[in-house]
Amino acid sequence: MSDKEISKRARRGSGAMTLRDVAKLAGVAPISASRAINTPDQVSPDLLRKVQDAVNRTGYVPNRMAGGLASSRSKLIAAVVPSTLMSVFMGTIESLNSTLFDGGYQLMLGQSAYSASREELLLESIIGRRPDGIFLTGIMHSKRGRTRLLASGIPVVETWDLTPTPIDMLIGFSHADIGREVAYFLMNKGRKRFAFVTADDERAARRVSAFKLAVAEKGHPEVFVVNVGASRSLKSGRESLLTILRQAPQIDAIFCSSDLLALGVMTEARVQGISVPHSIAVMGFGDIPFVGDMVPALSTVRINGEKIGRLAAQFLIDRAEGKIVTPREIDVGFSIVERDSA
Amino acid sequence: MSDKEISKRARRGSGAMTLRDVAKLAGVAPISASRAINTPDQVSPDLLRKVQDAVNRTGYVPNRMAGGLASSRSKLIAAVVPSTLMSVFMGTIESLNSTLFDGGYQLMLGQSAYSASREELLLESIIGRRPDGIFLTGIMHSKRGRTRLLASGIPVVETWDLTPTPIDMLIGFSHADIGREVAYFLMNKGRKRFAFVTADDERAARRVSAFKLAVAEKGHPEVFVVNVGASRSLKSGRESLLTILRQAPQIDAIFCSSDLLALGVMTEARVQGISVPHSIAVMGFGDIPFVGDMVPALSTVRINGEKIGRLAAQFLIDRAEGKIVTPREIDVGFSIVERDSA
DNA sequence: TTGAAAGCGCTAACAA
DNA sequence: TTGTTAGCGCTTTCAA
Repeated sequence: MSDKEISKRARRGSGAMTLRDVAKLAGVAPISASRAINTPDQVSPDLLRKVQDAVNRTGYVPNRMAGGLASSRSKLIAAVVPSTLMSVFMGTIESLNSTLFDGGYQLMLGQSAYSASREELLLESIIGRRPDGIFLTGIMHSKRGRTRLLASGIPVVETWDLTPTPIDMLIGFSHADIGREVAYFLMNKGRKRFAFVTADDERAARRVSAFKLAVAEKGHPEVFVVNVGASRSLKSGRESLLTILRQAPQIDAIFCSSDLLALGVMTEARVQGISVPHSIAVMGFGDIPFVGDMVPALSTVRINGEKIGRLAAQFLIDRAEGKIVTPREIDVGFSIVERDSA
Repeated sequence: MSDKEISKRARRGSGAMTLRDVAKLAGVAPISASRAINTPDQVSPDLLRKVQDAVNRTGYVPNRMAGGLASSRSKLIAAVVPSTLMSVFMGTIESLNSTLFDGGYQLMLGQSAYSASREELLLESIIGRRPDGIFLTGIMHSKRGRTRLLASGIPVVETWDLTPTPIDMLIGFSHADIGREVAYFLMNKGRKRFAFVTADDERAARRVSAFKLAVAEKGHPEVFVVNVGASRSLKSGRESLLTILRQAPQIDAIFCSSDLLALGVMTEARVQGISVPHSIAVMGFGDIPFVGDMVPALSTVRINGEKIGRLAAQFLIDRAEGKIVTPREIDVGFSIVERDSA
């Protein structure tokens, strides 16, 4: 052991290679090694070679915590989803993560659907990491949450919805428009007596309201609403159809708040010998990958979730790099996918 | 502006509140504020109150990058999944994330399924964050990858599989056992002519091998294998049944490498007027939440993915806290769920 | 129980 | 183009 080492007090760190080690080995200053690694076209070929050499020989991997601390740029983006089990959002997370990764960013994932108290903690733990951006599934409604996010100064993008008062950036679509357009779509097919099967979900509730309104405006009977609570399962869809048959047997079209519920309705219809779409038309929401290949193929509402993820990543990266993002609000719209079930 | 501020050079930092600000406001030393926040039972009630007060008044959120750098403990766990779209794994990620969060850890999520070159980069970017642990979906087969992980010294847990040579910790089950047991199960039902519909997947391939072997040992005809490549869609399942009917019409049982493929097979069977399970028995793999409520209800292999996630989180946390983890390998097994389709 | 000093490993700012 | 210096915001170590 050299006396330089001995004269120092015991090292605290993790024992991993540091930039200093690399620099020493290359015979250059640490900052030069840093530049060779991070901005290679700002150094001479000679220096670059020496440093690359030292990196290869040591297996050095830069410590991004230290880099982030020094530069105030963490290269981390946080995303909040209600739950990773809700597959509608996973296409968005997939493209978000993928776009971020190509831009040199990493994704931290938080789940909010457990409880309001945990959402509060989640936000705190996210802000504590000083991410360069925050992706939110949905709109942040809680006043405290909005205040905290605003106070943190971290760029935020809210998604999967529209609001006149976004915290910062916004990429979504109008749930009210969907409710209305689906109502028109079904009424144009000659349907007159409607049911709506919905999970407890604030965005779905807005689709319901607009759907009811459009139906009422045309003078049709009131929409029969079945609320399945928190359960978004296929089974709830099956049970809902039974409820409908029992309490409102004259229904001729059912709009569901998710594809899975719609699949449940169709499954039970088959069991009960009810023809879809002849006797009852069924519409889903989400267009999860396989519903178009079922029999009958499910008619549904498609959201371009992949696009939401990609655009959100781009927004966040641009902001992190100090660019001015414009526009700051994008309506990605939706499309009604007409297949066999309606 | 006070002259204290003027005398300093321009601040570099992010401008957010720091521990120093809080300490100054509370009239204590920074380290005391730190202790009040992190280990409140090591300080006097008086100090605690003063600091809590200052925190509330400033909205201070500790900077975990700085904390992590100083303590060499990031409180970050990285997880690698092939893709967030593969819903079998999402239950595991859900419970992993949830357990980690309750332990004060955060999850970074990386997707590996894009390309080998990206997997290399992914690993590098993960190690650069100095996570306290790494969760891997599957076994790390690449020699380079294993070496890097080992060299990093970061605790690793490999999952969803077994291997005699894990990098570190291991939580999984035997794919060969599944192939064999499902073969026995179907043969016990009197089935004799088998097909296997499989996606390109190294773990599925091991189920196929064991399945073939068990069938051959009983003297039944060779298993007819349909490989659908990278496509795990329901549609591929439908096409596979058509292939089977064309090329091996005498088949009376089909084991699929995923529930979605099995659903496709069942869908096409219905279209073709083939009775399941009477003419053909169908088995899936994964037991994704809704397949038990379809008609016919899908018989399948269930993996307790939630348990894998929970145990993995516990392993990783224990190791991060310096505890000795024992055992370091867990076989969570599997169960054959007998429903209507087989 | 509290505090002073010294870093963790890196980069911004400035200088040569 | 390269280097020196001084932190980033926190925690460890050591001392009172």
